[in-house]
Amino acid sequence: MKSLLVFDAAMRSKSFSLAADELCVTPGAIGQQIHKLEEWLGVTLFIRHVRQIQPTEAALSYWQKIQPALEQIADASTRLKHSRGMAVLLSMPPSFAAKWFTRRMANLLTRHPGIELHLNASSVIVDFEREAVDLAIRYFNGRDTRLDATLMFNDEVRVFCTLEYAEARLLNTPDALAGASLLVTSVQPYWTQWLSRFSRLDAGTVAGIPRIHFDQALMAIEAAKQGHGVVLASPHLTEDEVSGQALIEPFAGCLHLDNGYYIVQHNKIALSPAAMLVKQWLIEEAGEKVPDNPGSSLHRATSC
Amino acid sequence: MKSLLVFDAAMRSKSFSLAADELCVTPGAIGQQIHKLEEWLGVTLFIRHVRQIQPTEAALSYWQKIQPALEQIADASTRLKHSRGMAVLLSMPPSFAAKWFTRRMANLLTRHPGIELHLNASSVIVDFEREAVDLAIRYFNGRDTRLDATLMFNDEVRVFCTLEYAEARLLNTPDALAGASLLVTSVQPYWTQWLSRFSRLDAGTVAGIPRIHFDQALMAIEAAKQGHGVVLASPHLTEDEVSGQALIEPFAGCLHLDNGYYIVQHNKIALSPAAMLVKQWLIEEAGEKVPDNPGSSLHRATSC
DNA sequence: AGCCATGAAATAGATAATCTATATCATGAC
DNA sequence: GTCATGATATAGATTATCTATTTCATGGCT
Repeated sequence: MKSLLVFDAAMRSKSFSLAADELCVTPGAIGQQIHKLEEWLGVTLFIRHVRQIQPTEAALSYWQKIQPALEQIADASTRLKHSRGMAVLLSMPPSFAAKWFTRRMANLLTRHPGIELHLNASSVIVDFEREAVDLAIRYFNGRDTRLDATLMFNDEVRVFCTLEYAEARLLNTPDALAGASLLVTSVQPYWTQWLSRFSRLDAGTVAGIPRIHFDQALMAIEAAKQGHGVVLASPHLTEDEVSGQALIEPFAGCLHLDNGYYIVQHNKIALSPAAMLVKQWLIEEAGEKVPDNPGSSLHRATSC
Repeated sequence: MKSLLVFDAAMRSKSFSLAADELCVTPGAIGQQIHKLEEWLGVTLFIRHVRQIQPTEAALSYWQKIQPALEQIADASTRLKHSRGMAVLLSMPPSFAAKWFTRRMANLLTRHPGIELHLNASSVIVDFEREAVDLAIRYFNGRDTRLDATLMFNDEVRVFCTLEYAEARLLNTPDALAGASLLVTSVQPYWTQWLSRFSRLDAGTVAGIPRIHFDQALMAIEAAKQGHGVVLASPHLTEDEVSGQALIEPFAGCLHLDNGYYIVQHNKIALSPAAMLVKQWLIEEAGEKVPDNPGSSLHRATSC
């Protein structure tokens, strides 16, 4: 097989010496490799003149067949080596992508300009053995034996609504939620627990509060912005809204959850260097503290 | 490059042990080669489970690209090895092919049944460096520095015509040829020399004898059979006609020539084993004595 | 005519690649 | 509990590949 590369070089350069230069070996090595290939094939490939070689008809026709194949192999290898080197495939839930990642992505690309990021926003759990995904951000309890899971942050949920909605519904205490609409997401269906913890409402009253259900946090947050109710959501997903005062936290109660956002990868597939950079960056960005909302005019109970 | 063959086998069999069996090495060798390829590419190709391997997405896509290329190389190599092994390309002048070789060809194929003979009947001188020809029979003086030339037989020319023609023209002595038509071939244009040697005709009379010219001996011989004249031809080309009494030799005079029929090959391209067999057979067949014609009723002068 | 550079072949020996042998591990079948 | 299986890791043996050197024939230059 090595002799095929030698043969290719010799055909292209029409000289054992030039082929030797190209392959960084001595002309003697080239001569020996060609001789070995001729013996293996049982065919003379080059007519040797003094200081000169000339390919035979057999060599020309053989080369026509194998040269594209060798080029295909070299090309496929190069592409795999290189594209793999800088491409990173990152999967994450759509809400997390839209609300947390997108606002930080420019920072990632500034800090690591050569990285070719492929982003997959999907709620479907990644199967690393079937999909060409390097890393994923997954919202779960961190326990899966097939994966290496690195915690970005534990989750917690807080209450958000517009200032107008809070004023109109007189949301001065959690008990006032009895007269509000509750916006619920599939991912964080914890209103009952929150009210049980932070209000004095009995279970019957809690069960009677109207609810609107959403399968994506993103949409529930949008509904809250439209004044349709109060949403129980992760503060990581409402940063933009809170800092722009589109949403406020009417109460200070935050409910800590068992789940969290984890960076996950297959525990038996090595990360490429570029993927390692992205992972490190994610860890660093996750370590930034979620800020309290300094602009809120409503009183709140003791913080978490 | 070796590791690509190993990779191919591992992908096809989905097992290092089975790949080892296929390639006649130990599973350890397979494991090392795959590990080496993974390091070279910078990509994990197989997920190792206990007693099991599983190709990654990268491996599948890489294999899709290189596997046809490896197959193309193997196929081209196998074809070159095998077809070359039993195929023999033999070139010879058309007249020689039709008149000497064809009647012996069955014997060649009987003695060497596996040989795949490719016959090229052409008057054009073979250029071994441009054409995929193994051997050629060439009519020349045997001297060409680029070729190995092996003499089959020296040439000589004799006079042939039909019995009817000889009787009608009263061809009892060579002098009687003054009243005949001479059939001349490009290859053996020696009537003047023959008559000068074997007749008492003066040069003026010789020049006045009508001639018909042919560019192929084959056609001159056919014309003689049709009673159009007497042909000066190689006895090697008239064996069928003489033995079947379609032509007779009216005189015994044979003119030895410098040229001969030679088996030629390129002096720097090795013959395949099959080509060597054909060459040997040609030499043996050429060594068979050309028989005198026992059926001729005409007296002849002293033999050659 | 003589000398030198060039590009090939041949060969001995050095170096690198590849393989085997062995030990170890985890799993599944019996 | 034992054994077979199929993988990994590693040391050392074997083979492939390469370098260094010598030789050869040719062509250019002086």
